[in-house]
Amino acid sequence: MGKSTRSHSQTRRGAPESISIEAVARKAKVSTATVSIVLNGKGERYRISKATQERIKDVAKKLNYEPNPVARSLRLGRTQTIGFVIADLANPFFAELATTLERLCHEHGYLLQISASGDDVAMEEEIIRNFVAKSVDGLIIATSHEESDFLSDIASRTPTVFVDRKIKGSNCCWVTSDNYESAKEAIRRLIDKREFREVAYIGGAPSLSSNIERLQAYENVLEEAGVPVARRIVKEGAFTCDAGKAAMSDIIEEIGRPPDAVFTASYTLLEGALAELKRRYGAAQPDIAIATYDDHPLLDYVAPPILSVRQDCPLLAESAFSILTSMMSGSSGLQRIIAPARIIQR
Amino acid sequence: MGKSTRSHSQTRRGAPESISIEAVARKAKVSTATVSIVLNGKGERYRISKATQERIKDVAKKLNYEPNPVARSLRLGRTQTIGFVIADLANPFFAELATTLERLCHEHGYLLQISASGDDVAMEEEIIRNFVAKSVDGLIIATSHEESDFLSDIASRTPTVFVDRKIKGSNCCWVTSDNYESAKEAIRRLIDKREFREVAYIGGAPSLSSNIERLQAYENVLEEAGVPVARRIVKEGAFTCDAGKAAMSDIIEEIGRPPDAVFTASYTLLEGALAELKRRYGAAQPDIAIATYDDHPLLDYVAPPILSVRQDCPLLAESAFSILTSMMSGSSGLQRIIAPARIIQR
DNA sequence: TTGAAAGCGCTAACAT
DNA sequence: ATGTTAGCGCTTTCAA
Repeated sequence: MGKSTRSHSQTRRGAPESISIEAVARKAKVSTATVSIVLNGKGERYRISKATQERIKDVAKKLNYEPNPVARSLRLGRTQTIGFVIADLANPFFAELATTLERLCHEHGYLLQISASGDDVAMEEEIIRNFVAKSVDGLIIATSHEESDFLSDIASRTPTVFVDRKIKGSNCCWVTSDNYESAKEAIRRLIDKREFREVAYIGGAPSLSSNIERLQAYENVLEEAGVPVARRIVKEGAFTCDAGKAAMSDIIEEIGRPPDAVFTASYTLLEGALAELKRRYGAAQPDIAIATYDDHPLLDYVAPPILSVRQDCPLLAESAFSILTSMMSGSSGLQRIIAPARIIQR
Repeated sequence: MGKSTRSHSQTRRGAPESISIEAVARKAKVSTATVSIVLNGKGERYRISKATQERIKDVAKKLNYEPNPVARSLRLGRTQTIGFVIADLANPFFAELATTLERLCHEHGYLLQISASGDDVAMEEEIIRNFVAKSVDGLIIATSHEESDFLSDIASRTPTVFVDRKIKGSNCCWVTSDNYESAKEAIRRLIDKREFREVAYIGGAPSLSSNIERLQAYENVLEEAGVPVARRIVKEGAFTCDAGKAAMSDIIEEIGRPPDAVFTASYTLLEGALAELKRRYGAAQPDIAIATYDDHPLLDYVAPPILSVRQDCPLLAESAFSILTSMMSGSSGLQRIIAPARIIQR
């Protein structure tokens, strides 16, 4: 039936020499259906003869045949891909999550597709929309997004796990560190170091659960210790380096000198705060006691010593992945995990 | 012709309520062809009447129609996606490249798909194969892969730009920092600090151009300065943290004490070297002069001061992207760019 | 100015 | 035990 007409579609580029299932079928003298069945390991179920199976596999190998994933996705409506949305690739916390997730995905035959929103809410929506349009099989979202109907909606139609933040008042699955307890312990140890005139707080986006819980820890610890919380040295903004700079700057302006002690609610904020101190005081770094959420290998060598909270990224990632896996295979229970974090005393 | 038969394909999952072009066509009372033409902005070219165009656009908007990218890819043989292959997400150098690349891709209507090989050659091949199978429109490869026919082959059939390393003896496009000159300058400044008994070198995979050039710089500077190069304190291995630890350990064993001065050929190696020093000497860090390829924000606060080479990631990324863009639009000229890097004196 | 239909490569229901 | 065929959603040629 003259399947060779090239009158249509000659405009497409495609891979130059990619062999299709049809080429295999022709060479093995069977139909494409049989090839598909055999190559997908369903040969037994369909009782394809051993001989035929061998022949097909041989031909496929000889031709170096690889099924076209795009066609497969279109037909199947799934892609063996998991989308991972983060705020910022340069944030080592996210990078570490991504590293573990990628390993897990690979082990389970998935591809991890990472996209960073650059902390831009609209961009983030676009990324997620794109992921969904491309039929990712699941979503892991670690984001600085505000509470949103959009996200709840997505989560209700595509298996989704949130990491690092909780969505208020919805029935989404999430995995986070034990922000409140770990921050509390860190701040407790910070103020135990010596007597401070004040302890400043530099936080991220006010509406994010991670910030809320870390701030709550800060307020409660100070209260317990009988230290007054001065709102003017409590700064929130965004979980970015720039916001950290601005916050530190504000605090210094506010009290007319560097604070005695400060807690930064993320690594990025710490980086910003330090940069601002350096900008203002250069080499003559003031004597500030610092504690921060998130850890970094180089903190072991930084002066002054910076106490930190090390989140258990492998555990967070594994939990998220395992929840997602169960959702993708149909479970609809509400799964939430709170992972402990470790204080690195310095 | 009873298009509504659902006898076949009822097994697929797909998105629950995704509207297809056909729904739009039906509602707008035109054919799918017309919808496609109009929505792709070819209405004028095909002289579709203004009225029809409006009607179609209205319906599409009302139905919230989004063309299915998978179907589109299958038909067109392209995906508006660029694959970015790196060794390690946790390496800030790659993360920074990725950040800029993602911005550029977004601005040009592409999606960046990042995948990390974890420094595993086989894994990397698999990733690239996967990318190609999925019809990425272009590849940017920043990898610790050895010279390989596989890569040359890929590069000859898919627009590909290598970053951070050159492929020996092939006609591939690449973008790298000026490894030789910048490393030379850094090492020069390192040995100018004071008189050293020895200056050790901790490098990455011996066959990678980045390592070769940085090592060459080391040898030449020492020679120029009349300092003998002792092979036993020149360690190569891999661009990883673990390799850095091992190398530092070897050097210490070799000379029976920590070296006076050391140059690490990447941030990851520095991290490893520092960790090993810490493991062995704890808080009583020996007085070592250190310089490293790659910079990090926290290095500003690390003691002892660590001189570094800051690669121009935005420039590298932009160059790679621009070369790739030109290749994707048909250019086949051999484009190569060497970007200057900056020394951060500390 | 628009529509019909082929076909991208694959899978699965159904027929044989 | 294997083949035929519809159809995933889209674009484009050709016809009208």
